[in-house]
This record gives sequence, structure tokens and C-alpha cells, in this order.
Amino acid sequence: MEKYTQALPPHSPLHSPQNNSEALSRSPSLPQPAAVLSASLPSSPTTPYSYLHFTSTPRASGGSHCLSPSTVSDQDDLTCLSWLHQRGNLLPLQPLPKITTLPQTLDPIPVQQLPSSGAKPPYSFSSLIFMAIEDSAEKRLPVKGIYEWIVDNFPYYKEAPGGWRNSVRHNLSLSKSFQRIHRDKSQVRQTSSQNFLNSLVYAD
DNA sequence: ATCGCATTAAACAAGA
DNA sequence: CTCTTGTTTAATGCGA
Repeated sequence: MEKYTQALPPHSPLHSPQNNSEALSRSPSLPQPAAVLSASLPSSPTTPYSYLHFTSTPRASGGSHCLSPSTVSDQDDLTCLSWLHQRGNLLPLQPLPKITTLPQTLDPIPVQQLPSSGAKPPYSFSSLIFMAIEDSAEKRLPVKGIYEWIVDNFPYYKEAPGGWRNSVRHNLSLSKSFQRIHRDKSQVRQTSSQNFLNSLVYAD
């Protein structure tokens, strides 16, 4: 039915005052955002979804703006997560043993700095979503898959009230860094609700 | 004090 | 009808 791909805004969630400071306080070795994503944005969340594809391109030097050559306005989008494509910014902070492409230059985060199973992860929902998607084989996930990834990797959310799922969906809708992808009808559910759930996909 | 962002809650619509 | 997904709005808290 539908899928999502990632678009681009300029400032990272972790760059935001609240979460960034918190995350950085627990992980001083986090590098500054340095990746950029080249893409175009859907005209509107309410317009028919298209099958846009995005590529990430490395940026020469630091800074916190997206440098999408095609859409200058994107640089002003405060929901940009393109820098997250430099996954080293996040993954060293949390348990993602499956990831094997971490930059060698990044220092591992001391265990004691990682959130305990009962502590709320020091990541914004945007970051969690991004990590979930990045950790998926196809770089795309259904909403349900995002929920599951978060729960699997951050046990805090196993016990947390269900409101965080609403927040996840809220972020998916609000952030232009995530794009909805419509699945091919040939791939869309057979009949069950489970398949329906899998038909909604987010990707970066 | 103000601004921007993240979080949270809630309402509502649509689809299965 | 129920559940899930998706969108939108509003309130709140925090840091700069």
C-alpha cells in the first residue's frame, strides 16, 4: 500500500536543545552531524504519495545545515535527519550488535553511560526511528516494525505506557526526514490485518 | 523573557 | 465494531 522514504531537514533531533544536550551529556564522544542527504520533498503530506528515492552524500566539512542542492528550502527544515546517515553519530551509543559498519574513528561509549534497561533512552523519537530503519535490511520498516525494533533494543519501552507509539507516529508524520512509501499492490496484503500493518513502511 | 524543539496527549479520519 | 495507521493541533518542559 504505502511506504516512506526519508527527506531532509537541516537540524538534527540530537542537535536540538533538549535531546541533544541530554544525549551528549551521556556520550561526550558523539561527533557533530556531518552527513547530508540529497533528495526532494513530497509536496504535501496530504498529496498522493510518490515513489521518491533519496541518496546520501557526504559533506565536506562541519556545520549543521542540510545542503540539498535541489531544495534550498529544505535547509530550513528543522526536522532534517540527514546528518544521521553518518550512523556513527548514534549507533555507538546503544545496543546494535548487528551493525558492523561503524566508523573506526568513533570511540565506544562506556557501558556505564548507556541507559539501563529501566531508564529512558537518551534519544529523541526521531533518532530511534532512524536507527530502527537503518538497522533494517531494506532500510525501511512498517510502523509496527519500528515499534518492535524500539522495544527490542530499548527495554524501557516494553514497560512504558503506550503513548510513546503515538509519539512515534507523530514524528513520522511531522518529520520530513521520513517518507511514506506506498507498496506495490502486488506486494500489499493478502487479507489479514497483519499484512495491512506491514504495508505501511518507513524508510530513510 | 523569548524562542525553538521534543514530548505527550488527544481528536479525528481512513482502511482492513 | 475494533484495531492500527496517519494527520493535526495543543499543551508543556527544557535548554539556549
